[in-house]
Amino acid sequence: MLIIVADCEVNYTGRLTTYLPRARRAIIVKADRTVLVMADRGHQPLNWMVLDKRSSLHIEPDRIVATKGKEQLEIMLHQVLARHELELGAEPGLAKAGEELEMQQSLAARPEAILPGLRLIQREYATSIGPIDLLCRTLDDQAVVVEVKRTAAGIEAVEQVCRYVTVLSEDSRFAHAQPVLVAQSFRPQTVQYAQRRGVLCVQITLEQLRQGAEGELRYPAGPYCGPGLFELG
Amino acid sequence: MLIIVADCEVNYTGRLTTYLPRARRAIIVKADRTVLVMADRGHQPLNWMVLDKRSSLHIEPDRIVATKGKEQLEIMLHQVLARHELELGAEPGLAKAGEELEMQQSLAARPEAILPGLRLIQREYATSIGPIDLLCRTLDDQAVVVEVKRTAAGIEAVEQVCRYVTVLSEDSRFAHAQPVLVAQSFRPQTVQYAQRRGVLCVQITLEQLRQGAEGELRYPAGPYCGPGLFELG
DNA sequence: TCATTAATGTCGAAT
DNA sequence: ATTCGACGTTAATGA
Repeated sequence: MLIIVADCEVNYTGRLTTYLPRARRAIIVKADRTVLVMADRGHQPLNWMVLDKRSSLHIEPDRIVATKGKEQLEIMLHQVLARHELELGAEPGLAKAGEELEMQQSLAARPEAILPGLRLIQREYATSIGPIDLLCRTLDDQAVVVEVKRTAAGIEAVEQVCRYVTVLSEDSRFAHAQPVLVAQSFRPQTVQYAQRRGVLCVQITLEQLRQGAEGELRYPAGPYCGPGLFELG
Repeated sequence: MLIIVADCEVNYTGRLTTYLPRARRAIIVKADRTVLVMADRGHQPLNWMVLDKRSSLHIEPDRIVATKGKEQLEIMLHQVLARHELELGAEPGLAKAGEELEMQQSLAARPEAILPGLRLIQREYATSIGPIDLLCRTLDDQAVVVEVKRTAAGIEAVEQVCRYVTVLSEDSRFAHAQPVLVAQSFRPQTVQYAQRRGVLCVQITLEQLRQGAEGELRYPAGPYCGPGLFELG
């Protein structure tokens, strides 16, 4: 990893065109030739480029130029204030727990946590517009389409699960499926919109799932209102 | 900006739980107290925390702890190999060109690039659910709702433009509007779904727009099937 | 390689 | 404070 602090000017052309006027910034060139231009605030770099094998990187005393296909990042180093090169070695990698996958797997193992008597038909059931998180059936054999969101579910999630219901309606085995949205929390507008569309909202946190608790029905099921009806009140 | 290179171990708990085993990494603490833990590859930090006023940050010789609400980032510094503190000063900011705004403005100036004879009624036409990029009319006075996407348009874009048509239907002047999606490219599923919803997909690149060329109609206009209704088969 | 979806997405603007 | 949509989104996964 090469760390340069410099008074610099940056041009990027590629997916768009940007210009960064002359100022002092930190520039990082990583072992995999990733280049970052960082300001003193925020998460995101001002400019960057992640290079692959076909890309080129030239580091000169007063200039750094990275090229990747039609994209180019040019850093003009007007004055270098510091320069440190160091070896970081291997990265063991980040271990994560609590992602959507964990929720989905936990729910697949205990679908009755979503609705009493619910049983799983298939996880990641493939459709022409993408996989359904959980395809299930109720006690009385009604098909249920479950979309799982780890974080607070938004309106898009409602639309996503409705799309699946519509596509499923082509298959007589799964016609008139009930859409269900499971999330750790819901935005108010999401619940409202789900209500209009007849989408069931079930709130269950990862902790509850781990403890084996059942989800709380946030909104009672109304009739499914068809694929896309959107009436304003 | 404080840059520390250290043999470290990191724990994050909050939106999820992560653990980063002991290894050598670069740690950056910015002027706004943003903390980044960086590996020697890729664009994204391994761990990070962007703090606000209510958050706390403690920097000790062998430990950095950032707390923000229920989130906590703890960096254990087993061995500090380098430590540099420096002033970067003010950031003039990044100037950008070629974003969605440019496409929208170019299309507003030449709506006939979307469809022959199309004329603009209003750009950013306000509705209760957000502004319509371009509200237009055809030669025979049919209202047209245009949603512009700079990048490859996804299924959400289809739904977005359909929502606008539905809301517009309350206004007799713009009832039965034709939804149109303009983008530099379309994902295959998007075209398929747009077809079902009666949404016209028009592909125009920024380069074409700059050159004044007309858009290529990617998908022939079918009848708009109502807000969400679409027929299968 | 391409297409699709999740993400501690981040970020900024408008309500 | 919350919602919403854009982003050079990035990154990972499956076909």
